[in-house]
Formats: sequence, C-alpha cells, structure tokens
Amino acid sequence: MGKICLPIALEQNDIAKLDEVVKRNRVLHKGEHVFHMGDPFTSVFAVRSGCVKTYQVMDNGDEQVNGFYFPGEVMGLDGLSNQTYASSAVALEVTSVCEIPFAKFRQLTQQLPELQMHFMQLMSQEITAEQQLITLLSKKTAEQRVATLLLTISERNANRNMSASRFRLSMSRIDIGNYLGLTVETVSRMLSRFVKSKVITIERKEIQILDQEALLQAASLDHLPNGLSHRAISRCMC
Amino acid sequence: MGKICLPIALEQNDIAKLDEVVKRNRVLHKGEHVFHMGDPFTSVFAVRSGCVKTYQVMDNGDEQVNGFYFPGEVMGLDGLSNQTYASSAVALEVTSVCEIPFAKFRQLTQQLPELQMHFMQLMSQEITAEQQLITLLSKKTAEQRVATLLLTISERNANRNMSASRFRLSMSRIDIGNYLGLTVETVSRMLSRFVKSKVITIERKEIQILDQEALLQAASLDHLPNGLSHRAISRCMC
DNA sequence: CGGCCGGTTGACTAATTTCAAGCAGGGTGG
DNA sequence: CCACCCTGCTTGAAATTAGTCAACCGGCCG
Repeated sequence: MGKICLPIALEQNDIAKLDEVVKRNRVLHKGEHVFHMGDPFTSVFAVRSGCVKTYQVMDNGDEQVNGFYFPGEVMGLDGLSNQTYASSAVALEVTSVCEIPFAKFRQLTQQLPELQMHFMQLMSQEITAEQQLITLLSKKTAEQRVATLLLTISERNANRNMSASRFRLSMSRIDIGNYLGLTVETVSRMLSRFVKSKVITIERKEIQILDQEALLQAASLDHLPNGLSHRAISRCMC
Repeated sequence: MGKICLPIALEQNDIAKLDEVVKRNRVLHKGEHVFHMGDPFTSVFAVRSGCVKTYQVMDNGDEQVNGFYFPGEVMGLDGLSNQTYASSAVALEVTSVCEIPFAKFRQLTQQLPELQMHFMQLMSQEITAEQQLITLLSKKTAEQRVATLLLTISERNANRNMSASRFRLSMSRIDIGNYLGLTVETVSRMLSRFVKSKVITIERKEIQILDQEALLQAASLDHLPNGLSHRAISRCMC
C-alpha cells in the first residue's frame, strides 16, 4: 500500500502522526465482524483488502444490508451520532482492515485542520452515496438496479487499478437482493437475462462484463455512475 | 427561539462566538430555494420555522425528493464532499432559515473541539436518518411507508412541543410519493384507507391522528420510530 | 455418499403502477 | 361577484412488475 495511501494535503511530519494513531493489519475471516450494531463506538475502519458488508437488524428480526465496502473505503461513520454503531459490519471474504481509534484521532484533528476537513468530507461522501442508493430504491426497476450495481462495482474496481470488466462478487445473491430491495429470485433472473443477452458472463461468483454499453443502457445511465456507493474513500487512512 | 437553542456543551462565551458567525432570519416564500444543486458549497442551513424539501434532479430529468426538514434540522451537509451542493433545497411554505457560513464556522471549530464534535454528530445523524429511509424503501409496503411517514412527522412535531396528533402536511402528495418511492395515486389510496378505518382524518392538508396504536401497527413498528428522518437536529444553530 | 445451502427456473399471485375519469378548492379575469 | 380554469387530489379498472411458492440443480462439506 504505502505510496498510494499518502494523505493528499498533509505534510510528511503530519503523516507520521496519523500513522501512529492508525492500527493496521487486523485480519478477519469470512463471517467475522468488524463491529456489531449497538457496540460502543470507538473507532472508524478502513478496508485494506477484501470486502465487508454493513447491515442492520430491524425490530421484526430481518436484516437490511446497507452497503458493501471495498479497499480504501471507510465504515463506522454512523456510530458517531449515538456513540454506538448503528449497523454491523461483517467480512464477506478474508479481509484486512485498519482501525482508527476515534478518541486519538480527534485529538489529532484538533492540531491538523486539514485532517479534520478530510474526515468531514468522508462523512459527506457517505451521505451522498446513500442518497444515490435512495434514488435507486425509490425510482429504478429491478433490471436497472442490478445493472447499476454491476457497473458500480466495476467502476470501484477500476478506481483501484483492478479489472473493470472481470471481478468476483464476494457477496451472496441474497445480500445483493437485500441491498437492492429485491428478492433473490429477481436478482437471479436479471443476471440470467444479462447472460442470455450476452451482456455479461457468470461463472459461480466470477462476473465478466462483455458489453458495458448495454449495461449502461440497462441501468439508464448516460455515463458512468458518479455516485452509487462511491463510498467514503480515504487514501490517507489505509 | 433563544433559550431552546442553547448549545448543550458550550460555554456562554463560546455561544457568543458561534452567534457571531450564524446569519439568522433569512425568510423564504413557498417555492424559493435555499440552495441549488451544483452551486458552490458555502454554508449549511438550519430551519427556524416552516418546512423545506431537498431533492435532486437526475440524468433523465426527473426528481428525487431526499428529505423534508423541519425547525431545528440542518441541511446542506451533502455539499461538503465536492464543494458543491449535491441537492437542491426549496421552501414548502413561508420558511425562515439560519445560515452558517462554513469557512467561518470551520475556524471556530478549530478553537472549540466541542463544536467540532457536535457538527460531526450532525453529519452522522444524517447518515443514520438516510439508512432508515433506505430500509423503508427496500423493505416496506406502501401502507407501511405512509404510516411511517405520518408517525415520523408526528414525532418530530412532538419533539418541538407541537401537537403530535394534529398537524399540517405542507408537502404535496406528489412530493410524499416521490419521497416514499410511490406514485401519487398509491399515497392517496393509503391515506383514504386510513381515513376509512378511522385511524386518521384529513381536511385538505390538515392531518389528525385518531388512533396512534393502529398507525404503529400499520407501520409495523413496536415502538415510536427512533429514526426515520430523525434528521440532523441542532439546537445550537437555530 | 448424502445432505445442505446457495442459486436458478417456472407458474402463479399479489401488489403497485398506469391509464383514465372525475372532483374540489383557489386563483384569475371578465 | 361570479364563472371558469387549472392544479392537486381522489377513485376505479386494467396492465405490469416483482414477489411467492415450489421444484430442481450442483457444488461443497462432513
């Protein structure tokens, strides 16, 4: 990581300070939690490698998947308001995370206005990402939702110099459906439809995008999604 | 306002400083904008009286209503990430807002860690409020959505010492439908259903809740909604 | 070798949207 | 001051989408 994780606006000196605060290299196996809903809020976390989903358990006992987090993305920001995490975060595969203990971090922000600003921008990004999801859930059809998710993951991959056209969906179809407000069956049908029309290929969890144009059209987007789950990305915390 | 707007954790002295920064008493008529999507981000705003809706215009030209803001609630937080507002905010009735110019505010937060914390908590509240909306859109039926909205507004009214059982819906049915991911017709039908079953009465835009229990049941909530659109509330900025 | 879980597929059902018509209040112009 | 119109709202019937129920498939693990 190292080089690409340089905080853009900080001086060499300040980086070292931040570096002291961040706990790196906590490794989780599939199914292990980063934090649980209701736990006292102590830290925010950045994904280094792997994939994490966040979810809430509602009154009636069922689950709402709130997001998927890829390397560089920051989670746990919802815990600040109540001093307890508003959601749970669980690894979907072998995953490594950085922990940023909030109390120490706060002391640091008071010395480093740039860092404070960066953190507030992270939270703002999380807000706009959620607004994108709200629009998707409120206005889009099943086909558009699935297409949008594929494009979003593709783009997020591209942003971290991985293949935009070929990737692994580490989350289950159930999680995808839950996240997109659809049933598993509907997700499966939409994916099958895309396969049949030669827009993608699927081999278990491996996805290959054959026709990005067609996907964009299916998602009803004029351009690459400048939003959905452009989760809070921090190059300076991972 | 005065008394109830005291910032909880600040000293008398500090309040004065904050007071200098905040521009009070900008009054908007129905249909006037607080800010427009894409405008350069300069300030966050708190509603003092009236009601504001925020919305985005999507590629295809149609609108997504993202939220309704009542007195004490803070909007514009989504503008921080890009330095431009990610949504537009428009008054739904005669409305008074406070403007908090962000540049000055930021200087202040550097002197007052408590204020910095308060602001970050506001953003976190906005995140959790949006998560509630995501769950509603993803998992709830039309009836549950409408019931939840009514209860939420009722509760928010109660929080500011107004009647929880009788209030005015200043937003149109179209806006409600848009916000809840439903068509106008469906919203209208659900409201009519509640009227027929004597759960509420409607007289134009005036709503009276006759049977809160039944509404809670219709919303499938065990208790008062501890969430949906518990928008970022700041007692210290209005 | 089963059994099980996750995923796919098909037929049917239920919910919401769409289309269409009608109603009512508020504002405008004669 | 009244008639008219426009907009927002309501209601009904038809159409469509996604959900439900059920069967089945296939890898993976014990």
